[in-house]
Amino acid sequence: MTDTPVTDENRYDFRAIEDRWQPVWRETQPFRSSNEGDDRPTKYVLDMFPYPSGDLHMGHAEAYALGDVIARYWVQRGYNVLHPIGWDSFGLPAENAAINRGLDPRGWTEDNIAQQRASMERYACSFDWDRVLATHRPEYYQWNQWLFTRMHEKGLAYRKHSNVNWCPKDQTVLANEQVVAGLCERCDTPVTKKKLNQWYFKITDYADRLLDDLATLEGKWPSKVIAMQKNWIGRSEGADVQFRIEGRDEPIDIYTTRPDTLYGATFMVVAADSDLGAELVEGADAAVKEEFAAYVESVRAASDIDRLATDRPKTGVFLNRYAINPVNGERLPIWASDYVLADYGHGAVMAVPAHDQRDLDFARAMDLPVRLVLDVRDEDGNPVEDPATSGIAATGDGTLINSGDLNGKPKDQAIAEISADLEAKGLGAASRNYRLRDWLISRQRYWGTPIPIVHCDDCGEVRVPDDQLPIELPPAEGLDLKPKGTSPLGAATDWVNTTCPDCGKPAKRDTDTMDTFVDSSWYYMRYLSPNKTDGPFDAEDAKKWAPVDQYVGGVTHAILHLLYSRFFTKALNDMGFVDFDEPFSALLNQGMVQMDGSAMSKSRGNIVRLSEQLDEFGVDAVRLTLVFAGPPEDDIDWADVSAGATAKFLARAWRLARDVSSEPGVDPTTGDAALRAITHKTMHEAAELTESFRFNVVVARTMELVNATRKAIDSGPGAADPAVREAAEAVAVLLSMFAPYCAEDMWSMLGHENVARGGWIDVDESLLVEDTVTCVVQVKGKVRDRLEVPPSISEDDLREQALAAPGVVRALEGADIRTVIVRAPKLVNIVPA
RNA sequence: GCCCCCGUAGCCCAACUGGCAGAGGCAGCCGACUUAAAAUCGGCCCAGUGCGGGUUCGAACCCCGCCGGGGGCACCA
Repeated sequence: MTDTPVTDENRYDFRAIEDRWQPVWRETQPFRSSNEGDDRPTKYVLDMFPYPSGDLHMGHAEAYALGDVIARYWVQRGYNVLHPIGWDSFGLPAENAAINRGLDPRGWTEDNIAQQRASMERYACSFDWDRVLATHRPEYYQWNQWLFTRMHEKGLAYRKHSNVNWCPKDQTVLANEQVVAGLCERCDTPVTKKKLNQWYFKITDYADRLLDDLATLEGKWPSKVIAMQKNWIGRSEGADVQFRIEGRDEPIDIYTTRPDTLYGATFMVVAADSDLGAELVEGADAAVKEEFAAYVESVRAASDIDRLATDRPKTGVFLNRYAINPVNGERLPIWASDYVLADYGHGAVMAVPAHDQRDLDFARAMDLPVRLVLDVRDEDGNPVEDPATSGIAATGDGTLINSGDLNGKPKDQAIAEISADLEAKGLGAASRNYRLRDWLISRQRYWGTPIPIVHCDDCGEVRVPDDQLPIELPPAEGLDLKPKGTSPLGAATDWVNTTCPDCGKPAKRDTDTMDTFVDSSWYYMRYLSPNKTDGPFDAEDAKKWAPVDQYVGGVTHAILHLLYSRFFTKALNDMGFVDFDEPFSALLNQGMVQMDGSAMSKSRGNIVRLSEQLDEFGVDAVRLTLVFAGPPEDDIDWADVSAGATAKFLARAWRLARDVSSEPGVDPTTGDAALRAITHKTMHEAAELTESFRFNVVVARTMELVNATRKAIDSGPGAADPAVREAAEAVAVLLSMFAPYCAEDMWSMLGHENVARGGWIDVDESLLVEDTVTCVVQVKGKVRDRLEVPPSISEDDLREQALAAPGVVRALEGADIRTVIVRAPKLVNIVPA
């Protein structure tokens, strides 16, 4: 105990190292990006900004470790890298904390931000701290309001009365995207419908571009995310067809993807909760009206969960009205049902029970006729059983029957002909529909960006002029923030009552606030000009940095945030504010951090606390463990990896720098050639691997280099060899991407300053060329011999040597040779006759 | 129901995208150093790539069919 006291100089002590470098970095700010007087090429690396909820957790740790590898790599490669951070700080948790604990949401939010920032600094995130933003601050949300008014001018922001998703617990509306399996995304309460006047962004105007431009992201975004966005937009190609309605002047349109089945329509169905349904029932007798009213009531009361049950029996009401089939003049009874959606297509369908499962289910429930108009065959070529008896709709391909002039024609041809025919007669037209709906952005909550609109009795909806922005949130003090279905801002009388910007008469402010996804849809642009006071961002800055070269974040935002950002960017492009129309050129999704096979959660009791891991193993070991665990997009099970083992590796690497005994600046070319070859090969490979996100492999290569260097010191050329210094410096440079504290300490021991800007070790190409390579010689695909050959060997020479190789001769046993496949210099395969 | 991704040593993962299945690590075992332990250093063990076919001189990789796991959409006409 008393002998050989260990000192900081010869033992790797991560706590001492963290304490040593944190204040230095705070001073030197090695990752401040420069806007002027810097001719390095630029890279914009962006991490999804966090919500300021308490402290950082393991998920943050992984995301920021990965973003850091990329940002630090490009700095090492000599780029001027912009790697900013901020806070997505509006939203319900702050407001709920305010309600439940009586805290001011501003104070709660700012405290959390301060805590997270301190943790990020300890975690050695390579952020540019001069560009921090937080969306709840007026300097930021002023520009939300400014952008909203631009959207409003272009007709992209509008208000409409409609059935919206309503969370009874949060007492607020939800966007479609925030309803997950019929439950509120945030609190898992079953979502109901409510008819309200709400603000929307017209994202559907961009549906085609949002879908088609995904092609430009192919290979640069995860294919999974691209697929999810395609699914979500849900474009469908079909036709609108006009049906006359008896007793109604105007015909109505229906949307169908199967105009070929027009002759098979036996009834029509309108959405029960649609305006059309209400109108059609007007002329009916009292009994029908009453039945309809009761039905609509029951539909409204049903939650989305009930509606989503796929095996739910079909229900509906006959409206006692008839439509006329345009192709054959048949009278089709009109029904109202909830299986037809009011807000898709035209809220009405022609029902072809023989060829559509939903229509068939309805027809069987209501005893309506079923008419086959397509001869559909099964695998054996036999006609399928009549859907009326089998209960299974014939949805396959076939040739037309019972369809007048179209009889005998194949499905695709029939679709084309009937579409052209309807179009010629003015009864129809090709049409597209989308699953995507307009984005509902208004919220009846306090903690968000006030909508910059004034409602005036005379002038109507009036935009607040730019010079009156921001419309700041009134103080929360004295307001009842409890959710009650209308915005708490309504109670801030002094705030609400204002004058009309147009006519000067008394008027009222809009009391809704914006969905926080508005805040995050353009924040990546604000980082470029965080202090600009006369616009959201500067055109010159945008030209210099945007769009984002590399975005890093969780797949949880695959649809919502990324779709909205893409929409905003395209709108900004159309308005001439930016010259690109995709915000994120490349995207990396990190996986989740789990524990014992499942996501960490309070209820499972399997939460791994980041702060405890950092205390026990150190920042570097935790970061390195997360990066080394596997490919970035894979989930990590913390139980499968060992931060302790990683810490040991770091100690091993650190000792290399400690042991180097040559002077800084010594000429490496005089050093051990074998070690140099390993060093340069490692640097060469590490660059390629890093750029293709295979960070775990980079770590493995670094481990190999460390092992080789150790061996060189202990049982090779020794600690004074210049190649050993070169190798140790390479290790420090590589580790600066993953384990910045350890790397900086090594760098310092090696007599240098600021490893983050230490630069990549220039790869000497001549060291990558090996003197000889091992050529595998196969006979019929089995390895029979190996040859040491020069890499430049010719095919003929190699063939000759291979055929003479003892193992080959033995295997051939004098047999004739059919072919010899030569892949110089690595492989020869001899195929006997 | 439709669409997408993934199955390689006991475990986490590599394999230049068709060319020797193993780079790195965990765990395990053995040894060196030590009075002993820790730390450190060295060594060893371990799969024929989920299963069945096919293409090919050659398949973990390409194709077809299963099995298992994960994910997205889903009454969208």
